[in-house]
Amino acid sequence: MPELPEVETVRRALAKEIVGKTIKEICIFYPKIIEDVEQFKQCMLNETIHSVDRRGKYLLIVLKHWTIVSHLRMSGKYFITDTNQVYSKHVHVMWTFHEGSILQYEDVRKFGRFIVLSNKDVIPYFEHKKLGVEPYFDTFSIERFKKDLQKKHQMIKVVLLNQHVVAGLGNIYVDEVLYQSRIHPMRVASDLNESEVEQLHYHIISIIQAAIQAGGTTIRDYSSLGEQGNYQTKLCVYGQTGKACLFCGHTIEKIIVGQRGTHICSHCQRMTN
DNA sequence: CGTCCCACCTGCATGC
DNA sequence: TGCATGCAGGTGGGAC
Repeated sequence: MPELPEVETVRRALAKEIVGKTIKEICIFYPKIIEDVEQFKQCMLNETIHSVDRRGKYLLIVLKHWTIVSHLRMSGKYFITDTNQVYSKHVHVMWTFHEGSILQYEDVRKFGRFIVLSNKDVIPYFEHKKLGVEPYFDTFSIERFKKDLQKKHQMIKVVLLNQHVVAGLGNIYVDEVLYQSRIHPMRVASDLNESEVEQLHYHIISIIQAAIQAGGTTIRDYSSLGEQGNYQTKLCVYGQTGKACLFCGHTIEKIIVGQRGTHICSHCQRMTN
């Protein structure tokens, strides 16, 4: 699933379902995805969900004293059910609330992770990770972005996938942003000119915003909590290999950049001018 | 610090 | 059908 728009969509749905509820029981079927299983159980039992927040692609389930950091990685999903029947054979964690409903965490590939932090350690945790700013107008400064990119002698796609400069972009939205900005993913970040950086900045903010409004992108997917997104119908380049470029009609190609499948129009996105 | 490569897992599409 | 291969919306670690 999850880049920022999908995680944000899950966050909103999860918040509606679980905020104010109190945890009665926790069943863990696959402990490896949890950093400290004992602490995870103890800190949640009989505690009330205060809020569900998000930082980049991380979900934050906030209790009175503790925060559960949940990263969905490639295939993590949440479901709400009204019985304690497991939703699928890939459900690894299940929470029962005193109020009745059940929260289930499913993760086919088992890449997702849970970490418990005391509330005061949440901000330092992300600082230590060097997690970049949220890609919103009021948090993502163009001046700062220009300075950060000048320091990066890496391919721009690699810089945007790495969460240090700006948080939340993944393979889909990076391809979409670079395409709309007419920038080749293998261009070196520090070589981009001022107007190219401005294009990038604008498209990062607007594509992320549009995708959140659409409820995220749903590909090869069942409906995870909150995830009936329809941004997949708005994708212009990701997954469009062999189709015509919307701008010039040239065929969309798939290449490898930084070990990731990458979709481009090689006519609109040039390495050289 | 940047760049590769690999690891973590399972399921699905493709090709023989 | 069976089997091998490659691919998938992510991150973190080790080696050079």
